[in-house]
Amino acid sequence: MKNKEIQEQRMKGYFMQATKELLKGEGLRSINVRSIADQAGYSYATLYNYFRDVKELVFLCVTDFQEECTAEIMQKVEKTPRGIERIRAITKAYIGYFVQYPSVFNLFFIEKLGDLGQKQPAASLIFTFLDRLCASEWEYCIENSIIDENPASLLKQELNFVSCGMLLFYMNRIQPAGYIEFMGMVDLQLNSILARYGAATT
Amino acid sequence: MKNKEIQEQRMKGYFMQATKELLKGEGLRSINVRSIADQAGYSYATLYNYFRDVKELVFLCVTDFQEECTAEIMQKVEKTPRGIERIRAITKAYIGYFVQYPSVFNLFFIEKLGDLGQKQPAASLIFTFLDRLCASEWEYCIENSIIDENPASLLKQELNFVSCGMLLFYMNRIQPAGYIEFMGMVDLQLNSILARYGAATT
DNA sequence: GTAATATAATTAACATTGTTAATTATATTT
DNA sequence: AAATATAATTAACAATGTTAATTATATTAC
Repeated sequence: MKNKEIQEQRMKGYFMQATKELLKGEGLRSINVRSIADQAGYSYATLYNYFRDVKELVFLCVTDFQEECTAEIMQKVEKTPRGIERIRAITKAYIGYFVQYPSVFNLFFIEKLGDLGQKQPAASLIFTFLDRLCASEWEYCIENSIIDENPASLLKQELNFVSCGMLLFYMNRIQPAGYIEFMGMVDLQLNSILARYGAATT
Repeated sequence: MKNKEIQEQRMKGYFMQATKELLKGEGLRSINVRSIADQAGYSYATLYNYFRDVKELVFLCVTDFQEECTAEIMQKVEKTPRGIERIRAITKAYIGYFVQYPSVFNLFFIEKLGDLGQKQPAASLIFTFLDRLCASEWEYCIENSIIDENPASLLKQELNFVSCGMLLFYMNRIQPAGYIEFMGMVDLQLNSILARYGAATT
């Protein structure tokens, strides 16, 4: 009975595709069980044959978006010199991705994941995302004695928190007001945090 | 016609009191127009005679909570030596307040304020809250040449973002898992950020 | 190949919440 | 005390998530 599984995966894929399209297009507030089903070309009740509820469906998109985001970032920074400077570039691109797709930011960081859910995997996937993006660069830095392991792990966290904090204020509170100011502030913060380990201050 | 105004304020007060009680008790997800009205001892439709919608009501609680939070923090840090060390203590107490009242955190940082709202005042009230809490201490530091004005303003922002980022992960993603670990991490981060300006590393 | 049965998909229905309209109760004014 | 204005309540509607009942489709047995 392999067919059944294939078909089930296909159906799930249709709904997930629809959800992702809506998220990136109309945004998170356009998402509801009827609009997703519409987009997928099915009735809203059909969705419940494949997902426990709408939250499960939406959170299955997280890994998809992470892959897409990873690809976009890696392609963007491939020419940046390795080490601290590339960490800076990755972090900036990471922030840039979420600015580009605000509803992905909401999905990752704001939306409560299932209150009764065994969704810890998703949580930790999100928490460690930036770390994973930068992992090989941190290794590189430690191997080349650019930074010690101990301050590095603090710094990792700090970048994670600062990035997320800046995004939160910008997205949710429109603070600072415009994109240019925001990215300027991002530069200042990243420079200030990474400067003492020798990132160029472009 | 002063009476009318007094009565109107009183009615608003009842609904706000009810909202705050629910928020601090059952949490933000127990809040809806019917439960608020119940708690206030009125019908749900009465609410609309005093507030445009439920969002307006909820966001009027922001300033109330800020006052309460300010009082709690100031009382807590009054014995801490002035300067960087007190900034650290204030920031830690600020974080502590939100851990104590998660739904106030949600209200301040997560909840979308009126999408069509002229609610910028509320947004900037939130954005600048930590700055205002620390304002006199930053002044003290600058006057006593503990830190220059320029790095100080970067550091202010950084504290704001890091605090908010840590809270976001802890509240929304339960990361790190427990209160003890979380507060330990808070200490590490604050120390690392403030250390170079002479905060004691308790 | 067709009848019986299992599976999937759809429509109907219900619950919750925010909001507005219609109605009733209360207060104010003449 | 009657007429009117104001405030409060109930009724009603719309949007959304979810489940139950029904219909359509596919699979299997003969």
